[in-house]
Amino acid sequence: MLHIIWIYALQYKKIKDKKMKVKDFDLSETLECGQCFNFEKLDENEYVVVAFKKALHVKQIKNELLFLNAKEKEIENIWIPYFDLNRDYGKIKSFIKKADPRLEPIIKENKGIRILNQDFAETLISFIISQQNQIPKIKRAVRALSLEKGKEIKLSKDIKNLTDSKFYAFPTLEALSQFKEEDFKNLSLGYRAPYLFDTAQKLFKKEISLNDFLDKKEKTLIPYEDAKKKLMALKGVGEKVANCVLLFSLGYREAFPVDTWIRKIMLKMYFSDNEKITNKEIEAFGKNLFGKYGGYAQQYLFIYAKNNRI
DNA sequence: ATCCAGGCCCGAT
DNA sequence: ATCGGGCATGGA
Repeated sequence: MLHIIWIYALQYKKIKDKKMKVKDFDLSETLECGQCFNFEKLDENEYVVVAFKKALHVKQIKNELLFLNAKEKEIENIWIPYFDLNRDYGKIKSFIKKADPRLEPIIKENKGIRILNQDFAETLISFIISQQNQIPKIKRAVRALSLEKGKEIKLSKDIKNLTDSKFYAFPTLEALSQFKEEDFKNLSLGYRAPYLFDTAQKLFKKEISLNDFLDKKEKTLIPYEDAKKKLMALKGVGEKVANCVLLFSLGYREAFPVDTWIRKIMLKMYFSDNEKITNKEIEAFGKNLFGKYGGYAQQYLFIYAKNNRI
């Protein structure tokens, strides 16, 4: 009982009046760094974020994060974990800088990025869509899937700059399973349609689920390599997509996804632009250099390379 | 017009 | 195990 009161007091202090002091966090940098796709920008550092069946109106003013339409319980149970706000990023950054001091200015440009903890099914589907695709188009596709078969979420109409007061949650597994291959094709998803259909069916039948990655006895995640193999058994999921799902939804922060941008900057920084180096070698190098913090390092490098068109 | 995007599959070595 | 061709679509 005492324990419960103590926990409650801690959290109450942290999120008084649905506001929260934040450090090593920037809302815009975190949302706009290519790890999530279902959100709408309203203003400078003000967004509607759709995740876990909710639409959050959220705004950051300096070091204060304002949850404008969420109940306290949702903030505690959904949004603080979602934004990864219970983690010390100071420690992470100093580890990365020690591994290679050249990362210092790179981290500085996006020092407010946090790695989100997203829904497994949504992340898996989103990153199958992401292959050989562009971020604005991925966002459109995810929004289209949600509009088609997701549950409507109403927002207050008097929110400034809101284009539509209706948002749509990402479809449930059952709703997702109703998409036919043709439906995916009609959403301009091209050759990914059969991959998406296959994975949607497997998700609905629980042939793959979050549960498969939990070691219940140990109350921990199964080993990284085993988890990756499970994901790569799915059609349309290779090394890169698997790593993104591991990193952005399952909590494997050592994952080091290698896409075209990471390839470009890693070749430049560590391989003298030798085009013969394979993505697998780059991944192994990144994992070795940055270890359990590989995913964070990768994300700073990714957005730096993309924004500066390396 | 040609190249490229948060790549992967599949058949040939 | 590794390599190269093919693949849908739309933005730059």
